[in-house]
Amino acid sequence: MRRPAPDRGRTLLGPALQLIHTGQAPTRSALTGALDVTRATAGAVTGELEALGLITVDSRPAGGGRGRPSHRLALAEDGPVVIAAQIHADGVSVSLAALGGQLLEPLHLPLPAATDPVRLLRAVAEAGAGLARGSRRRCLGIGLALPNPVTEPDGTALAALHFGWPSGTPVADLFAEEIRKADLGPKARTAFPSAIANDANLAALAEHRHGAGRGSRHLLLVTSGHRGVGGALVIDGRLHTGSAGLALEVGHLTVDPQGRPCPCGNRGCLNSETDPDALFAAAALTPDPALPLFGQARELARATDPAARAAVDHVVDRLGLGLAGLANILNPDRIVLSGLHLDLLAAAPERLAAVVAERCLWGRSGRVPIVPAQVRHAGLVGAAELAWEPYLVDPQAVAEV
Amino acid sequence: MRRPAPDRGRTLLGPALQLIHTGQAPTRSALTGALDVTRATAGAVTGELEALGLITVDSRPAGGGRGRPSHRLALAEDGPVVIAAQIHADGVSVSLAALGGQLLEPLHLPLPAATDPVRLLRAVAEAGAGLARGSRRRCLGIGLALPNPVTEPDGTALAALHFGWPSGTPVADLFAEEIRKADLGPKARTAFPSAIANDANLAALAEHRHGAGRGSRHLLLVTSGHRGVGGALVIDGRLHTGSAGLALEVGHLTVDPQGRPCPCGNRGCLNSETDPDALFAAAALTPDPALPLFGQARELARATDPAARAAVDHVVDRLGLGLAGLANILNPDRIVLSGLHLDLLAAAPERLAAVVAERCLWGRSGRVPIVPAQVRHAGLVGAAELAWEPYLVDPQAVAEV
DNA sequence: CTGACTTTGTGCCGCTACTGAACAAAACAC
DNA sequence: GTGTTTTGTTCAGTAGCGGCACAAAGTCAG
Repeated sequence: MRRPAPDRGRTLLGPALQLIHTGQAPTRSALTGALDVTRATAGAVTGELEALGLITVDSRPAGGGRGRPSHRLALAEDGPVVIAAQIHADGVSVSLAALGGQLLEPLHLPLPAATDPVRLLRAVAEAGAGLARGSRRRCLGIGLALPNPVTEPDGTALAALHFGWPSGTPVADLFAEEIRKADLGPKARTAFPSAIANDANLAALAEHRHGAGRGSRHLLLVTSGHRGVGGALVIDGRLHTGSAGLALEVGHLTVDPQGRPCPCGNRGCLNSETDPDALFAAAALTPDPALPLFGQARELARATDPAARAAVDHVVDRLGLGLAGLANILNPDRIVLSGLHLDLLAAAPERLAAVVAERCLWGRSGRVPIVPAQVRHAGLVGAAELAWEPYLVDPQAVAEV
Repeated sequence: MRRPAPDRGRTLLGPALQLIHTGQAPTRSALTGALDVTRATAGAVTGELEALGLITVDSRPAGGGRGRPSHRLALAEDGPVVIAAQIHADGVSVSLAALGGQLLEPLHLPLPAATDPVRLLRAVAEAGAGLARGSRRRCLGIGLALPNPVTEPDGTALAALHFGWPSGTPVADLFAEEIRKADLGPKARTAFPSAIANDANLAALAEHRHGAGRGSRHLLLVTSGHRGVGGALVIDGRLHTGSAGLALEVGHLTVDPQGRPCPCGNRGCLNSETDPDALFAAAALTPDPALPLFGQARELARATDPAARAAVDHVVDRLGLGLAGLANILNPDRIVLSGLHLDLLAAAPERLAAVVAERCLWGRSGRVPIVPAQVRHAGLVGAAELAWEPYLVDPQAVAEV
């Protein structure tokens, strides 16, 4: 009994909703087992979630084994939604999102002409508000994924490379203010909560709940995109972002003492050795400056000609050293690769696994499976998770206002 | 209500005992505030802990401010004890330990002639049992610190360099068996629990609860000793040992691309750049093979002649690079240095801080204080914490059998 | 010294979220 | 049809905590 406090409600409500949300409890009896409670409790909990309009209990047979079939638990088709948003180098993505990790209607907008913090955040808020007004479902909050580190708990953004935002911009506060001013329609909560976080962290959360990280207890995600290499760690279902939100800045791990110079001052950082530029450099090619670099690099990683394969092998070896270094420090039980690293994994899975295994201390005990990311629009899905978070902790919050 | 389960007892009992144990709740009213409960609850909890014989409530005035003075909470003078033990390169240490992090009578024994797992563990078990028999206080368990990585949750030891134990030796099981066979005297529990863990991890736990890590939420400990460089991480008061207990193997982080070769195959690993040998190499000296290397290195770190200072600076620079790399990945709010690294910190604190700050990404937001370890016999104190752990989670367990 | 004030400890009641047992319901096996 | 197995529900019972009222033990002002 961890401070139940009369205003808190049933403690099992949150864990139960999370299990249904992540598809781990498709039936009432599965929920009973997963929560390790009596059937009576599971019944009370599902009844309450149904009363909150979050789930539906289907009494039709679920088929299968002996005994009375268990009722299927489904997320309510007309339940509440949240707004998920993401700012990236190419533009802004927004979508409504229901429980279950599904994006209802992902929308991709170009960047507005002015990308100063207030105007860009206003554009995000207004795009999200438009979706909320256009839906007949109740809207409960908004989550925003940003392409830069976000400090905790104050929510300032550091080093927004693409937009020239000053380091320390109080994005959380600015965004909350723009949300407050936006017209969210009659279906929205009066005190409309907003939250921001880093996109790599949110992608890891999305993979853990709905993708390649399901069931993992120590999940490491490493991604390579426009902004360089990013990492994120999910421990026991919760993001580990360090003491100030700045953990898993893995881009400057040394992976090649004789490598290319990095702006950080060192040589051979994971960033400068495994990003799109590094792949082109390894292939002795120059990308077409008229086309997006990232897409060209992904194509190059998938190419089958010997020169491309050799370049992939070269970069994969360095990626492997970086992953082994991280595995020795963090000892994850799974590594999920995303972005360009996903293509590198697809192009040379055995080679990557071999390099990591060779450098992993403690041999078999330290070995870790490396798998490709599965979630489309993981940043957006993660932003939705962020917006859902308060309700996954305490589902009774959906009934307030 | 997180599964109170009638057999579990009061949920606040554990947190309350832990606060008293770590000195964070010297009075009843401090406990009320720290637990964020009503006075009535705090009263019931302290009453129950007193009934269990773990604490005493002193009704004498505590002096100070206005109002009725609060009762002082003290750990019972005749309360139960645990056995703490540690195996290191030089021998075996054992002690009885009460709550509060105090070792009652630390005893250091030389290594027995035969250091195969069973015989060494038997020697530890018998030394501990002797202390238990010699005390009039009830003995509740034993914790053992080992100088090698320990896998979780099965408790096997990997790569016991000094003793040639085969990797994968099931130390937890073997030790439990030796404890079962030892004569613990009439005061011991019938089912006498034993636990093992890695010494660096236990030292970090000790520093967090009773030393330089108090109050830290993300504590990184880095130590350099006979066995090379070790690390440990304590997050929110709990050890983070990764998915298999092998996290924080930080010895092979690259800190000098042009550095000395390391047995791992790379050059310039944190291990080979900041261990005792590295300090002597930087000073262009050779240690006296007749004397213990570690002590000579500590002396060299404290020497004031220019050659020694230059060697210290050289090694400190590399240690700083390693700490910065770890800080960028883990984002701790405090770094505690122990072993030879403590002496390096003492010799050049500003230089170390400057190197770390320079390489820490995100400038001020990422900066982290680096402090020296404070706990004497931290491995033993940590082993005591390990033995106390079940009772700090559920103090009612002391009443069972 | 006296009384007001402040803070702390305690007894009592009630609430809430669970457990456990008994029973009913819905499938399959024969 | 009758057993068997598994699931959902109903109904007490209970442990742990909050809230309140009151008593206790000190300080402070006069």
